[in-house]
Amino acid sequence: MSLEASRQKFIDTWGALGTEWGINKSVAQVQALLLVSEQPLSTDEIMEALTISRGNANMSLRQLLDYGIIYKKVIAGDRKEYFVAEKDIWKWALKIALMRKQKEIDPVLNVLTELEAATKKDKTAEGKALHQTVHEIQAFTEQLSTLVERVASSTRGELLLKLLKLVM
Amino acid sequence: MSLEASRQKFIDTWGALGTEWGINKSVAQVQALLLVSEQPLSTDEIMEALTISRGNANMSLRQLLDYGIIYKKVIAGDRKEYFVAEKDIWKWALKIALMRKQKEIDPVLNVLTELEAATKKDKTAEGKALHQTVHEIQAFTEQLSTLVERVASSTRGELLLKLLKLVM
DNA sequence: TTGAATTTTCAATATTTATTGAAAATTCAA
DNA sequence: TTGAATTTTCAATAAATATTGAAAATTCAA
Repeated sequence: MSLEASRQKFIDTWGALGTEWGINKSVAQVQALLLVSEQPLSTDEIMEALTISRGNANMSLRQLLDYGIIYKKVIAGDRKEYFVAEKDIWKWALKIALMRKQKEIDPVLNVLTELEAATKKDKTAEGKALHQTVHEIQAFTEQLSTLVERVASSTRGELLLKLLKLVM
Repeated sequence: MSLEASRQKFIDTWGALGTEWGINKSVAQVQALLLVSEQPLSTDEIMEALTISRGNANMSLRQLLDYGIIYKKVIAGDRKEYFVAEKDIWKWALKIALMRKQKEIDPVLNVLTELEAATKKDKTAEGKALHQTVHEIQAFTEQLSTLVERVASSTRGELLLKLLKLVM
Protein backbone atom coordinates (compact mmCIF):
# COMPACT_ATOMS: atom_id res chain seq x y z
CA MET A 1 0.00 0.00 0.00
CA SER A 2 1.36 3.40 -0.98
CA LEU A 3 1.69 6.21 1.54
CA GLU A 4 -1.11 8.01 -0.23
CA ALA A 5 -3.36 4.96 -0.03
CA SER A 6 -2.57 4.57 3.67
CA ARG A 7 -3.43 8.18 4.33
CA GLN A 8 -6.69 7.82 2.43
CA LYS A 9 -7.64 4.66 4.26
CA PHE A 10 -7.00 6.36 7.58
CA ILE A 11 -9.18 9.32 6.59
CA ASP A 12 -12.04 7.10 5.42
CA THR A 13 -11.90 4.87 8.49
CA TRP A 14 -11.86 7.82 10.80
CA GLY A 15 -14.80 9.40 9.03
CA ALA A 16 -16.83 6.20 9.32
CA LEU A 17 -16.03 5.86 13.03
CA GLY A 18 -17.09 9.46 13.65
CA THR A 19 -20.41 8.87 11.91
CA GLU A 20 -21.20 5.94 14.18
CA TRP A 21 -20.58 8.05 17.25
CA GLY A 22 -22.63 11.04 16.19
CA ILE A 23 -19.73 13.07 14.84
CA ASN A 24 -20.19 14.59 11.40
CA LYS A 25 -18.26 12.69 8.75
CA SER A 26 -16.66 15.76 7.23
CA VAL A 27 -15.54 17.00 10.63
CA ALA A 28 -13.92 13.66 11.41
CA GLN A 29 -12.29 13.52 7.97
CA VAL A 30 -10.86 17.01 8.23
CA GLN A 31 -9.30 16.12 11.56
CA ALA A 32 -7.94 12.89 10.08
CA LEU A 33 -6.52 14.73 7.07
CA LEU A 34 -4.74 17.24 9.29
CA LEU A 35 -3.47 14.45 11.52
CA VAL A 36 -1.72 12.73 8.62
CA SER A 37 -0.51 15.94 6.97
CA GLU A 38 3.03 17.01 7.62
CA GLN A 39 2.38 20.57 6.49
CA PRO A 40 -0.32 22.97 7.66
CA LEU A 41 -3.17 22.99 5.15
CA SER A 42 -5.31 25.82 3.81
CA THR A 43 -9.07 25.62 3.36
CA ASP A 44 -8.56 25.23 -0.39
CA GLU A 45 -6.18 22.32 0.07
CA ILE A 46 -8.63 20.62 2.41
CA MET A 47 -11.52 21.13 -0.03
CA GLU A 48 -9.43 19.63 -2.77
CA ALA A 49 -8.12 16.68 -0.75
CA LEU A 50 -11.54 15.65 0.57
CA THR A 51 -13.60 16.96 -2.37
CA ILE A 52 -15.92 18.90 -0.13
CA SER A 53 -17.40 22.36 -0.58
CA ARG A 54 -15.98 25.57 0.82
CA GLY A 55 -18.92 25.94 3.18
CA ASN A 56 -18.50 22.44 4.53
CA ALA A 57 -14.74 22.84 4.93
CA ASN A 58 -15.17 26.14 6.72
CA MET A 59 -17.79 24.85 9.14
CA SER A 60 -15.86 21.67 9.87
CA LEU A 61 -12.70 23.63 10.58
CA ARG A 62 -14.56 26.05 12.82
CA GLN A 63 -16.01 23.19 14.84
CA LEU A 64 -12.62 21.53 15.25
CA LEU A 65 -11.15 24.87 16.35
CA ASP A 66 -14.00 25.21 18.85
CA TYR A 67 -13.22 21.76 20.19
CA GLY A 68 -9.62 22.91 20.54
CA ILE A 69 -8.24 19.92 18.66
CA ILE A 70 -6.83 21.79 15.66
CA TYR A 71 -4.99 25.10 15.53
CA LYS A 72 -4.59 28.01 13.14
CA LYS A 73 -1.12 28.47 11.77
CA VAL A 74 0.00 31.71 10.15
CA ILE A 75 2.32 31.36 7.21
CA ALA A 76 4.44 34.47 6.61
CA GLY A 77 3.59 36.32 3.43
CA ASP A 78 0.39 34.36 2.86
CA ARG A 79 -2.99 35.82 3.54
CA LYS A 80 -4.75 32.46 3.75
CA GLU A 81 -5.36 30.70 7.03
CA TYR A 82 -3.58 27.40 7.57
CA PHE A 83 -4.48 24.65 9.99
CA VAL A 84 -2.64 21.94 11.91
CA ALA A 85 -3.97 19.14 14.10
CA GLU A 86 -3.13 18.61 17.74
CA LYS A 87 -1.05 15.45 17.42
CA ASP A 88 -1.03 14.40 21.05
CA ILE A 89 -3.86 11.88 21.11
CA TRP A 90 -4.32 12.04 24.88
CA LYS A 91 -4.83 15.77 24.64
CA TRP A 92 -7.46 15.73 21.95
CA ALA A 93 -9.24 12.57 22.99
CA LEU A 94 -9.73 14.02 26.46
CA LYS A 95 -10.87 17.33 25.03
CA ILE A 96 -13.51 15.57 22.95
CA ALA A 97 -14.62 13.53 25.96
CA LEU A 98 -14.86 16.62 28.15
CA MET A 99 -16.70 18.57 25.49
CA ARG A 100 -19.27 15.84 24.91
CA LYS A 101 -19.74 15.39 28.61
CA GLN A 102 -20.52 19.08 29.04
CA LYS A 103 -22.71 19.37 26.00
CA GLU A 104 -24.59 16.07 26.19
CA ILE A 105 -24.17 14.34 29.54
CA ASP A 106 -24.44 17.28 31.91
CA PRO A 107 -27.89 18.43 30.70
CA VAL A 108 -29.13 14.85 31.07
CA LEU A 109 -27.58 14.70 34.51
CA ASN A 110 -29.51 17.83 35.47
CA VAL A 111 -32.81 16.31 34.35
CA LEU A 112 -32.02 13.08 36.20
CA THR A 113 -31.20 14.98 39.37
CA GLU A 114 -34.42 16.96 39.04
CA LEU A 115 -36.43 13.75 38.53
CA GLU A 116 -34.64 12.12 41.41
CA ALA A 117 -35.80 14.96 43.66
CA ALA A 118 -39.30 15.10 42.19
CA THR A 119 -39.93 11.41 42.86
CA LYS A 120 -38.40 11.38 46.32
CA LYS A 121 -41.53 12.24 48.30
CA ASP A 122 -43.89 9.80 46.66
CA LYS A 123 -44.92 7.10 49.12
CA THR A 124 -46.78 4.79 46.73
CA ALA A 125 -45.10 1.57 45.69
CA GLU A 126 -45.08 2.85 42.12
CA GLY A 127 -43.47 6.12 43.14
CA LYS A 128 -40.81 4.40 45.21
CA ALA A 129 -39.91 2.08 42.35
CA LEU A 130 -39.58 4.94 39.89
CA HIS A 131 -37.47 6.89 42.34
CA GLN A 132 -35.20 3.92 42.83
CA THR A 133 -34.67 3.47 39.09
CA VAL A 134 -34.02 7.16 38.47
CA HIS A 135 -31.77 7.34 41.50
CA GLU A 136 -29.53 4.53 40.29
CA ILE A 137 -29.19 5.95 36.79
CA GLN A 138 -28.54 9.40 38.20
CA ALA A 139 -25.82 8.12 40.50
CA PHE A 140 -24.17 6.12 37.73
CA THR A 141 -24.24 9.04 35.31
CA GLU A 142 -22.77 11.32 37.95
CA GLN A 143 -19.90 8.91 38.59
CA LEU A 144 -19.21 8.72 34.89
CA SER A 145 -19.27 12.48 34.62
CA THR A 146 -16.87 12.85 37.53
CA LEU A 147 -14.57 10.23 36.06
CA VAL A 148 -14.29 12.06 32.76
CA GLU A 149 -13.71 15.36 34.53
CA ARG A 150 -10.98 14.01 36.78
CA VAL A 151 -9.16 12.20 34.01
CA ALA A 152 -9.41 15.19 31.69
CA SER A 153 -8.08 17.61 34.25
CA SER A 154 -5.36 15.36 35.57
CA THR A 155 -1.74 15.55 34.57
CA ARG A 156 0.10 12.61 33.12
CA GLY A 157 1.84 11.92 36.39
CA GLU A 158 -1.31 11.39 38.36
CA LEU A 159 -4.60 9.86 37.36
CA LEU A 160 -3.52 8.94 33.87
CA LEU A 161 -0.98 6.62 35.38
CA LYS A 162 -3.65 4.98 37.49
CA LEU A 163 -5.75 4.51 34.37
CA LEU A 164 -2.88 2.89 32.56
CA LYS A 165 -2.25 0.55 35.47
CA LEU A 166 -5.88 -0.39 35.28
CA VAL A 167 -5.47 -1.33 31.65
CA MET A 168 -2.26 -3.28 32.02
CA MET B 1 -44.64 16.94 38.71
CA SER B 2 -46.86 13.86 38.54
CA LEU B 3 -45.43 10.37 38.37
CA GLU B 4 -46.64 10.12 34.81
CA ALA B 5 -44.94 13.39 33.88
CA SER B 6 -41.69 12.21 35.50
CA ARG B 7 -41.81 8.98 33.58
CA GLN B 8 -42.44 10.85 30.34
CA LYS B 9 -39.62 13.28 30.98
CA PHE B 10 -37.25 10.40 31.61
CA ILE B 11 -38.26 8.70 28.38
CA ASP B 12 -37.84 11.87 26.33
CA THR B 13 -34.49 12.73 27.89
CA TRP B 14 -33.18 9.24 27.34
CA GLY B 15 -34.31 9.27 23.73
CA ALA B 16 -32.56 12.58 23.10
CA LEU B 17 -29.33 11.33 24.69
CA GLY B 18 -29.41 8.20 22.56
CA THR B 19 -29.80 10.24 19.39
CA GLU B 20 -26.69 12.28 20.20
CA TRP B 21 -24.65 9.11 20.63
CA GLY B 22 -25.79 7.37 17.48
CA ILE B 23 -28.46 5.24 19.12
CA ASN B 24 -31.86 5.22 17.46
CA LYS B 25 -34.37 7.37 19.34
CA SER B 26 -37.08 4.71 19.38
CA VAL B 27 -34.66 2.10 20.68
CA ALA B 28 -33.56 4.37 23.50
CA GLN B 29 -37.16 5.29 24.32
CA VAL B 30 -38.33 1.69 24.44
CA GLN B 31 -35.53 0.86 26.88
CA ALA B 32 -36.44 3.93 28.95
CA LEU B 33 -40.12 2.98 28.96
CA LEU B 34 -39.33 -0.54 30.15
CA LEU B 35 -36.93 0.81 32.77
CA VAL B 36 -39.66 2.92 34.37
CA SER B 37 -42.41 0.32 33.98
CA GLU B 38 -43.22 -1.82 36.95
CA GLN B 39 -45.00 -4.42 34.87
CA PRO B 40 -43.75 -6.26 31.79
CA LEU B 41 -45.15 -4.60 28.66
CA SER B 42 -46.47 -6.09 25.43
CA THR B 43 -45.64 -4.74 21.98
CA ASP B 44 -49.11 -3.19 21.82
CA GLU B 45 -48.65 -1.39 25.11
CA ILE B 46 -45.28 -0.06 23.97
CA MET B 47 -46.74 1.12 20.65
CA GLU B 48 -49.49 2.90 22.51
CA ALA B 49 -47.26 4.46 25.18
CA LEU B 50 -44.71 5.81 22.69
CA THR B 51 -47.09 6.25 19.73
CA ILE B 52 -44.86 4.34 17.38
CA SER B 53 -45.73 1.78 14.72
CA ARG B 54 -45.77 -1.95 15.17
CA GLY B 55 -42.79 -2.34 12.85
CA ASN B 56 -40.76 0.18 14.75
CA ALA B 57 -41.68 -1.31 18.13
CA ASN B 58 -40.80 -4.79 16.95
CA MET B 59 -37.43 -3.80 15.50
CA SER B 60 -36.51 -1.73 18.56
CA LEU B 61 -37.40 -4.60 20.89
CA ARG B 62 -35.42 -7.05 18.81
CA GLN B 63 -32.36 -4.83 18.91
CA LEU B 64 -32.59 -4.41 22.69
CA LEU B 65 -32.95 -8.18 23.06
CA ASP B 66 -29.87 -8.63 20.88
CA TYR B 67 -27.97 -6.21 23.08
CA GLY B 68 -29.08 -8.32 26.02
CA ILE B 69 -30.43 -5.34 27.95
CA ILE B 70 -34.11 -6.33 27.96
CA TYR B 71 -35.70 -9.74 28.42
CA LYS B 72 -38.79 -11.58 27.26
CA LYS B 73 -41.24 -12.44 29.97
CA VAL B 74 -43.94 -15.05 29.51
CA ILE B 75 -47.27 -14.29 31.16
CA ALA B 76 -49.32 -17.40 31.84
CA GLY B 77 -52.46 -17.71 29.79
CA ASP B 78 -51.44 -14.90 27.43
CA ARG B 79 -50.17 -15.56 23.98
CA LYS B 80 -48.51 -12.15 23.60
CA GLU B 81 -44.84 -11.59 24.34
CA TYR B 82 -44.02 -9.31 27.24
CA PHE B 83 -40.78 -7.47 27.90
CA VAL B 84 -38.87 -6.23 30.94
CA ALA B 85 -35.70 -4.17 31.18
CA GLU B 86 -32.49 -5.20 32.89
CA LYS B 87 -32.58 -2.82 35.83
CA ASP B 88 -28.99 -3.19 37.00
CA ILE B 89 -27.38 -0.21 35.32
CA TRP B 90 -23.84 -1.57 35.63
CA LYS B 91 -24.90 -4.70 33.79
CA TRP B 92 -26.52 -3.00 30.85
CA ALA B 93 -24.16 -0.04 30.56
CA LEU B 94 -21.24 -2.44 30.30
CA LYS B 95 -23.09 -4.60 27.81
CA ILE B 96 -23.68 -1.57 25.60
CA ALA B 97 -20.05 -0.51 25.94
CA LEU B 98 -18.81 -3.99 25.06
CA MET B 99 -21.19 -4.31 22.13
CA ARG B 100 -20.19 -0.95 20.65
CA LYS B 101 -16.54 -1.75 21.13
CA GLN B 102 -16.90 -4.98 19.21
CA LYS B 103 -19.07 -3.58 16.49
CA GLU B 104 -17.43 -0.20 15.98
CA ILE B 105 -14.03 0.06 17.66
CA ASP B 106 -12.58 -3.35 16.86
CA PRO B 107 -12.92 -3.02 13.07
CA VAL B 108 -11.23 0.39 13.27
CA LEU B 109 -8.52 -1.12 15.44
CA ASN B 110 -7.90 -3.75 12.77
CA VAL B 111 -7.49 -1.09 10.09
CA LEU B 112 -5.18 0.93 12.32
CA THR B 113 -3.06 -2.13 13.05
CA GLU B 114 -2.89 -2.90 9.35
CA LEU B 115 -1.86 0.68 8.55
CA GLU B 116 0.65 0.64 11.36
CA ALA B 117 2.31 -2.38 9.76
CA ALA B 118 2.00 -1.04 6.21
CA THR B 119 3.80 2.18 7.09
CA LYS B 120 6.49 0.58 9.19
CA LYS B 121 9.04 -0.06 6.48
CA ASP B 122 8.92 3.34 4.85
CA LYS B 123 12.20 5.16 5.38
CA THR B 124 11.24 8.58 4.01
CA ALA B 125 10.62 11.38 6.49
CA GLU B 126 7.03 11.49 5.29
CA GLY B 127 6.57 7.78 5.81
CA LYS B 128 8.10 7.87 9.26
CA ALA B 129 5.85 10.71 10.32
CA LEU B 130 2.72 8.94 9.10
CA HIS B 131 3.77 5.75 10.82
CA GLN B 132 4.33 7.62 14.06
CA THR B 133 0.86 9.22 13.93
CA VAL B 134 -0.89 5.97 13.08
CA HIS B 135 1.12 4.12 15.69
CA GLU B 136 0.06 6.47 18.48
CA ILE B 137 -3.61 6.34 17.57
CA GLN B 138 -3.46 2.57 17.22
CA ALA B 139 -1.85 2.18 20.62
CA PHE B 140 -4.36 4.49 22.26
CA THR B 141 -7.33 2.75 20.68
CA GLU B 142 -5.98 -0.61 21.74
CA GLN B 143 -5.65 0.53 25.33
CA LEU B 144 -9.18 1.84 25.29
CA SER B 145 -10.43 -1.41 23.83
CA THR B 146 -8.62 -3.43 26.48
CA LEU B 147 -9.96 -1.17 29.21
CA VAL B 148 -13.56 -1.71 28.14
CA GLU B 149 -13.02 -5.44 27.85
CA ARG B 150 -11.46 -5.79 31.27
CA VAL B 151 -14.05 -3.66 33.01
CA ALA B 152 -16.91 -5.41 31.25
CA SER B 153 -15.68 -8.87 32.10
CA SER B 154 -14.71 -8.06 35.67
CA THR B 155 -16.79 -8.85 38.68
CA ARG B 156 -17.85 -6.21 41.14
CA GLY B 157 -15.24 -7.28 43.62
CA GLU B 158 -12.33 -6.64 41.33
CA LEU B 159 -11.84 -4.04 38.69
CA LEU B 160 -15.09 -2.25 39.30
CA LEU B 161 -13.85 -1.43 42.75
CA LYS B 162 -10.68 0.01 41.31
CA LEU B 163 -12.74 2.12 38.94
CA LEU B 164 -14.82 3.46 41.78
CA LYS B 165 -11.71 4.30 43.75
CA LEU B 166 -10.51 6.19 40.74
CA VAL B 167 -13.66 8.27 40.75
CA MET B 168 -13.71 9.00 44.46
C1' DT C 1 -9.74 54.60 1.34
C1' DT C 2 -10.28 50.87 -2.31
C1' DG C 3 -11.00 46.50 -4.05
C1' DA C 4 -9.24 41.93 -4.53
C1' DA C 5 -8.63 38.01 -1.59
C1' DT C 6 -10.53 35.43 1.82
C1' DT C 7 -13.95 33.85 5.06
C1' DT C 8 -18.63 33.28 6.58
C1' DT C 9 -23.44 32.55 6.19
C1' DC C 10 -27.49 30.23 4.96
C1' DA C 11 -31.39 28.95 1.81
C1' DA C 12 -31.73 25.31 -1.34
C1' DT C 13 -30.73 20.61 -2.26
C1' DA C 14 -29.05 16.04 -1.59
C1' DT C 15 -28.20 12.24 1.27
C1' DT C 16 -28.84 9.39 4.99
C1' DT C 17 -31.50 7.43 8.47
C1' DA C 18 -35.91 6.40 10.76
C1' DT C 19 -40.64 5.11 10.57
C1' DT C 20 -44.80 3.44 8.82
C1' DG C 21 -48.18 0.07 7.71
C1' DA C 22 -49.84 -3.61 5.35
C1' DA C 23 -48.68 -8.13 3.47
C1' DA C 24 -46.33 -12.37 4.52
C1' DA C 25 -44.80 -15.59 7.80
C1' DT C 26 -45.21 -17.82 12.04
C1' DT C 27 -47.29 -19.59 16.15
C1' DC C 28 -50.41 -22.15 18.77
C1' DA C 29 -55.09 -23.23 20.96
C1' DA C 30 -58.92 -25.66 19.77
C1' DT D 1 -55.10 -29.80 10.81
C1' DT D 2 -57.27 -25.01 10.80
C1' DG D 3 -57.45 -20.28 11.29
C1' DA D 4 -57.20 -16.47 14.39
C1' DA D 5 -53.66 -14.15 16.96
C1' DT D 6 -49.25 -12.56 16.86
C1' DT D 7 -44.81 -11.41 14.98
C1' DT D 8 -41.78 -10.21 11.27
C1' DT D 9 -40.43 -8.17 7.04
C1' DC D 10 -39.63 -4.61 3.91
C1' DA D 11 -40.95 -1.32 0.14
C1' DA D 12 -42.69 3.16 0.44
C1' DT D 13 -42.58 7.44 2.81
C1' DA D 14 -41.26 10.78 6.13
C1' DA D 15 -37.98 13.08 8.92
C1' DA D 16 -33.56 14.44 10.16
C1' DT D 17 -29.03 15.62 8.91
C1' DA D 18 -25.32 16.94 5.84
C1' DT D 19 -23.65 19.46 1.96
C1' DT D 20 -23.50 22.73 -1.58
C1' DG D 21 -22.57 27.04 -3.68
C1' DA D 22 -23.21 31.62 -4.35
C1' DA D 23 -24.09 36.03 -2.11
C1' DA D 24 -22.76 38.82 1.79
C1' DA D 25 -19.41 40.11 5.04
C1' DT D 26 -14.84 40.75 6.35
C1' DT D 27 -9.96 41.44 5.98
C1' DC D 28 -5.91 43.65 4.61
C1' DA D 29 -2.17 45.14 1.20
C1' DA D 30 -1.38 48.76 -1.66
